[in-house]
Amino acid sequence: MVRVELPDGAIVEAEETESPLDIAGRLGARLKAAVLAAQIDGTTVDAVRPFGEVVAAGTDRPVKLRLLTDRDTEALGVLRHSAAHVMARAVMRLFPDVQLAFGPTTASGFYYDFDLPRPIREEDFAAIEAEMKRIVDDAEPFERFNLPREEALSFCEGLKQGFKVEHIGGGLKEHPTLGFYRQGEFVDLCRGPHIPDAGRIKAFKVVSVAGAHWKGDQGGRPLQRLYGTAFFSKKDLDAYLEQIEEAKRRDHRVLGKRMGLFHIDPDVGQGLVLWLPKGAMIRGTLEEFLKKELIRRGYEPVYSPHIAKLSLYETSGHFPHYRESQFPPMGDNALEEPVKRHFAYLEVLKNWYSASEDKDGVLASAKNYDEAMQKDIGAFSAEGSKLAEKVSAEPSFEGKLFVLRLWLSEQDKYLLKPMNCPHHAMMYKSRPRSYKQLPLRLAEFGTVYRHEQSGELNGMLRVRGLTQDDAHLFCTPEQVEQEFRDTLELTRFVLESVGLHDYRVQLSVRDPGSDKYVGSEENWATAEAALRKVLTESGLNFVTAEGEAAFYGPKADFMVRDALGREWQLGTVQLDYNLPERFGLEYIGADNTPHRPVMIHRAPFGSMERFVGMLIEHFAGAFPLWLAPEQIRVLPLSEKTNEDADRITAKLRDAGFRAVCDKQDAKLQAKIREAQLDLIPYMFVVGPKEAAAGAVAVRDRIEGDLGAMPLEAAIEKLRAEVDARTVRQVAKPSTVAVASAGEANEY
RNA sequence: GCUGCUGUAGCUCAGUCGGUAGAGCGCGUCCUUGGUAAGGACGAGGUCAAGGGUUCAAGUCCCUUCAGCAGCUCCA
Repeated sequence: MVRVELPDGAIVEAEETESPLDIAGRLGARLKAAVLAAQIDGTTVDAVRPFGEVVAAGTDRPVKLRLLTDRDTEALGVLRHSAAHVMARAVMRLFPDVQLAFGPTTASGFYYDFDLPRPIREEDFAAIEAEMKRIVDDAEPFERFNLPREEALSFCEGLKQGFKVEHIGGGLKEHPTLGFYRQGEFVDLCRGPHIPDAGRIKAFKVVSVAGAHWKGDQGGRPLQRLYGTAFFSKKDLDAYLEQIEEAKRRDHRVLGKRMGLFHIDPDVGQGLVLWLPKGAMIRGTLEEFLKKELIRRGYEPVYSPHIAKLSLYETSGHFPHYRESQFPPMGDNALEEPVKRHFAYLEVLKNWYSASEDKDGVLASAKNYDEAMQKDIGAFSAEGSKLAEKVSAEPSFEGKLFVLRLWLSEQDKYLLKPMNCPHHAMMYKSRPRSYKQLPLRLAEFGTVYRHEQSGELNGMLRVRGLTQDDAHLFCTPEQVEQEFRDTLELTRFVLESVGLHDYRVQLSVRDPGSDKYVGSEENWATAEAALRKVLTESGLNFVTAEGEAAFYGPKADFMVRDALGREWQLGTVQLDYNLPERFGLEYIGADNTPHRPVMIHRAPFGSMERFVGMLIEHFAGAFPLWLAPEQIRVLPLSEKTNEDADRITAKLRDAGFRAVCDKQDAKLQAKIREAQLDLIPYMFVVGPKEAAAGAVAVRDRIEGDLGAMPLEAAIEKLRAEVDARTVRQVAKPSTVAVASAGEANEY
């Protein structure tokens, strides 16, 4: 007997052989039909799993039971995982020689990785879905059984499922017994849980196919990953598909092109953004806004060049560490190779000469050496022949070495800057610093270049030249807490100013077991405590991620949710104990001895490219007045009022507005339609009546015709809206985001 | 970078079996001079991503390159 406590507190008794589904049956036939899975003491299990298999023998306290139906998001994950099995079964029926890899659930559905001889194409989806429908209609149950590992191994070998065999021997080698699920002819190694039978899947769809690798390893066997999704109802599925359509309509690449915001041209380079006038206006407005705010908060704007000597980034550690994702250094001279070789050889000769008794013999060798060098360096290029001549002209080894060393020292290589911090560190270092001058806050919209893998590039969201709204705060360890607090406050202010209110913070701290971190134990402890304290005090929603800290310090990332419910990682605040060390930064403390400052990197927008890209999608292109590249379109009723409209446009520009006069030969309706489609916040119609009265007929993009008002009144109205940075409307998606599923089922 | 898919006018797309390139929107000119989401007529616009191959003949079939998309892997 097992005692089972229901959510309402009632206790019922069940046999060990009975299952949650049996309990549901006792409570009512409708409930039984609705049950998809169960939770016993918080663990999600098959609804048909007997209590005896789940509850430890001899348990006499009542176990808590929740019956999961389509009202519980946990059940959605179970449903989807079962749908993944159904899809795999369908694929195995349709394609011979399918090898199954993993088939877990994801936030919005599921996938299954297959190894099969021919590629699955989108044209195949209909057939796969039809086969899935047959399986669902048959409504066969999912039956669980366990096998001891040896039997499980031979069982999978019998099924010719090599990946499963490998997985049992690898990732699951600690498991003494292994779970399987059978559904008709289909059997899969799986820990479950599953829904009672396939008939419970009311809505599903094969979504896309893509490449993947066994165990996510680039070198691993290539697989085909078939994505699908499943929902409790057709309605939920349709809502989900509609949301995907909405996201497509909002795609910043589409809107950016249509609205003339930016352009990326293969002749310029992949991932290099051309900011067209309208996009540049949005970015410029944001930059101006932020810069003003920064100055108010004691930051000092600086500028630094786009390139610097390679050695700067060798000092900072960026070049050696991220070499693969940087543009190659400039000024690579192929002559360097032979010069270095000869330099090393000459040093040997020199040492030999000074140590040797037979000085003449060494000198004889040196003669041969000159010949060899002429062949090697002299014949290399015009530059090489000049250099070789100079080297030959030097009689002593010291002299030759000097000439080569001088040449080598002149071979400066330069790198497009991958980070702004080394430049700012050098600014810090440009003069002695006292604790009295700290914190020093250097701010720059600094463009950095990173050679991201071609497959990663994505419109403005992932680019190869990006402009960080960067700043570096150099402060004493005691000041870290206050600086972090101020930075949080600033980031908050900035996000709220563009109408982003839904965000959370991820605090990334050390993995206490790892030794990959730089900086003293004490510094880390203080820093993490300070960050956590400030975050707690701030009342912000934050989670701590252990082991996610950078090797040089803890960080706090801002995760922002947009109008479609998608989460974006934007701003970041990072503490750094490493760079001050590497650059030997110091300040003189009150005790008149040198100390090492702490550096804080922070970027509330992240990068201008990514931030503006996100904003385009968030607003669906309909920017609030203060950000709109074109704020007002002045519409003369006919050519007769063109001049009046011009005058009004000029006045609006004088008043600081971005206004354009539409003098096309078209009817008012057509001009209005065009302005509406261009998402212009306000239209000022100027006809003979308005011209005579010094007025404009204001049309609001959102509200429509507001009637005529004196130009001054209209200006005041709009100015108030700009000054308050009012966000009047965030284009809402037509549907609400559908709940995401729970944990992934990995096998 | 890897796997798969795609590339036709400024944009969105059609183009059958390999046989001289099409539409809508946009653009230009003219007519029209208008009151809150499309007035009309005419016209210009193409090395079918680039290069190579097969063929009497290639937008169409094959190969290579480039670019884009989706996913994987990466992200200071």
